Amino acid sequence: MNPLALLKSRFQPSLAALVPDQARVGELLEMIRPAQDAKFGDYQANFAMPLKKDLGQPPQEIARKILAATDLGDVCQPPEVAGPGFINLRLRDDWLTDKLNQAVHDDRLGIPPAMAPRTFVIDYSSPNVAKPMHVGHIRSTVIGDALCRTLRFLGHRVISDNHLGDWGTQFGMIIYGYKHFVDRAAYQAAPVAELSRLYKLVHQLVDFHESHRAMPQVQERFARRAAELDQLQSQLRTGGKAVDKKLSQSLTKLGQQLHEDREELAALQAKTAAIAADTQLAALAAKHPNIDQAVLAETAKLHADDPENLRLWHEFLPNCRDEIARVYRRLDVRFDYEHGESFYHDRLAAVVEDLRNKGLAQDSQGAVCVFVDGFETPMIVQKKDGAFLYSTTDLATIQYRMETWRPDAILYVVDHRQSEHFDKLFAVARRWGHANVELQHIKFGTVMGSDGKPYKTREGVAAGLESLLDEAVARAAQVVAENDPEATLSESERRDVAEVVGVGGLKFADLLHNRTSDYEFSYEKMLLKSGYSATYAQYTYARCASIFRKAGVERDVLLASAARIGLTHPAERALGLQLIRLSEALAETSADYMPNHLTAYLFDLAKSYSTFFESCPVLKAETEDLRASRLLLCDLTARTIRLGLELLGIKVVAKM
RNA sequence: GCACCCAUAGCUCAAUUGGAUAGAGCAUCGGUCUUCGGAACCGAAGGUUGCAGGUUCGAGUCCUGCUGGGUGUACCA
Repeated sequence: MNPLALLKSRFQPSLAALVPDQARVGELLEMIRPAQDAKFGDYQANFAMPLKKDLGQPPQEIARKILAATDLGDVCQPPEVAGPGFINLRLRDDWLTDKLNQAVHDDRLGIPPAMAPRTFVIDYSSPNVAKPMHVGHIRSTVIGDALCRTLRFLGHRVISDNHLGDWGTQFGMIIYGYKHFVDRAAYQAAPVAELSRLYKLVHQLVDFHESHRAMPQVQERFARRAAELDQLQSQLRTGGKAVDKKLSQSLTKLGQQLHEDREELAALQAKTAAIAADTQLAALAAKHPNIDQAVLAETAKLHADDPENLRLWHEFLPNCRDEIARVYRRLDVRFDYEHGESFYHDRLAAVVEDLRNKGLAQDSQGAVCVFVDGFETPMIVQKKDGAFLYSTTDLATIQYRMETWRPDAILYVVDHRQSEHFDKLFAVARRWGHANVELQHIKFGTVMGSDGKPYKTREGVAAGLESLLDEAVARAAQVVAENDPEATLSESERRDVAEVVGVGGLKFADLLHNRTSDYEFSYEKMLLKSGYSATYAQYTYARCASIFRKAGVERDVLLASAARIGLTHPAERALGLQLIRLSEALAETSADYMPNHLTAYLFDLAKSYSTFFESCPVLKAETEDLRASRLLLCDLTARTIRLGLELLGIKVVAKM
């Protein structure tokens, strides 16, 4: 039951009768919302104030008039008009009790499946299969998975599709590495490890030469800017006191740029020096001076169906996929499809051809481009050397998805830096004929370190996803051990708990932030025992489970009995209200594709339970009825938390 | 240069998309308890929402300007 939706439906006819412009009714109904403060009741309706102009009456009077025409008696206590015209609504306890008793006897906890199910394709995670997954893949994977689970639970048809990077330059690197550096014995014994070593080795060598080549340019730029700065400073001296604002601005800017150049130079030097210091690597680098071009050539041969490279690609790919599959298993993330870039390879030429035929694409500076109003640069769909780009693949992907699944919406869970690409992609796709589909870029911010820069390891590389998981679980294991000095849990139970708490903590810490913001990565915060964390919610679940163990009551027996939830204490009512609001949290989460609404809900629920737990004895309740009622509240709380966490991809344990 | 995003308590973040006195967590300080799981609970303190204007019944949210940060920007993904 969604109380908010019910209230809206009750106000709908009375508002429609009063407001001349029917188009505004929906927007006015949106102004009914949960009360900002509990002292204003449970819900508040704010539509009377904006109607002042339309109706030429005082808002308080409008509010009273609407209330008189609205049938609320069975749901709410008599409403109050307050302040400038707010309508304060408080649910009747008997109504609330009724809904709670329905929910506790329902497997779906009172949430009906969507009346108008939609078909969603959700594109998320999408790593390069040749590289180990790193911290940058957390958000896409975790947010995408949570959205899939939530929309699916709400009754929608959801197709999850992992758009793997399995056709790019990374494979050129592996192929080149295999042809020149493979250790056959190592490859036989452990292909994934050997391929990974080859990828890293080739990447290092390419990097070395590129850095080496870039250095003079950076040095030159540095010198130019230094000279410019000199000139400006002398201008400043001769110009006397009249310091132009523009001049001083460009001074500071130049100073910053010089600083950046210096840092970049230092980084390049460090990189090349590290390789030069390693005699083996230095020898290899000297032996392969044009490795970067050679890698591109191998990639091009692969795309041109060169039999040898294609054979190697077919041989390597399953190994690479096994590697990332391991991470997904640990994260408990599954995909319906994993159609990588290679899947669309043979559709690309036809896409460009079709764009041309429809007059959307044209030649420009040797490339094939689609120019779109409102964008400074065109979308390039074919390079002048004939190669296709990821724009081309993305268009082919939209076409394929539309043909195959006819979705109502396609969601791309991709970081915000690609906003412009998606704006352009969607604009082209619509003109291309895919106008009747909701195309959404579900953008998210960057995971930062405590230095305010993108999160890196101590060595300065993007932190590997598996090592992050290992660290989170290791820290969780330490907490588990500290909290179980009497060793009531077995070794294997402890390991399981640590995994659930560690991985859950990592996911929850990501999901609790508004996805559009950057956030600071912190093991301490993600494993907080109290506070806004997965652990706190999981602990609440374990406490509920513990009460049932101690009571010796089977949940099924209790539910089959005549026991009913009743609300006698303010803490019970607060908990009951929170329980009934699950549907609102799910509606918010799915409306704007923001899982942080659900994490906030679960935290509030856990908090309400703790307060209830503190002030309302369950097993020692004064009467049998009260005891049964409170046990039912515990059960509903436990199941609500379990469901909510499950929709976020997070597990619970009965003992921790 | 142009475009987009951000700036909220000491720190990390919210704010139901324009609603009442801007909320949480952490840290700090104080309190509760012969523990139905203390991985707990209750309370206090903490704010000119970067600055200056504007729009209206009402602005953290919308508009203009400024300051300070970030990101993207014709053939990488």
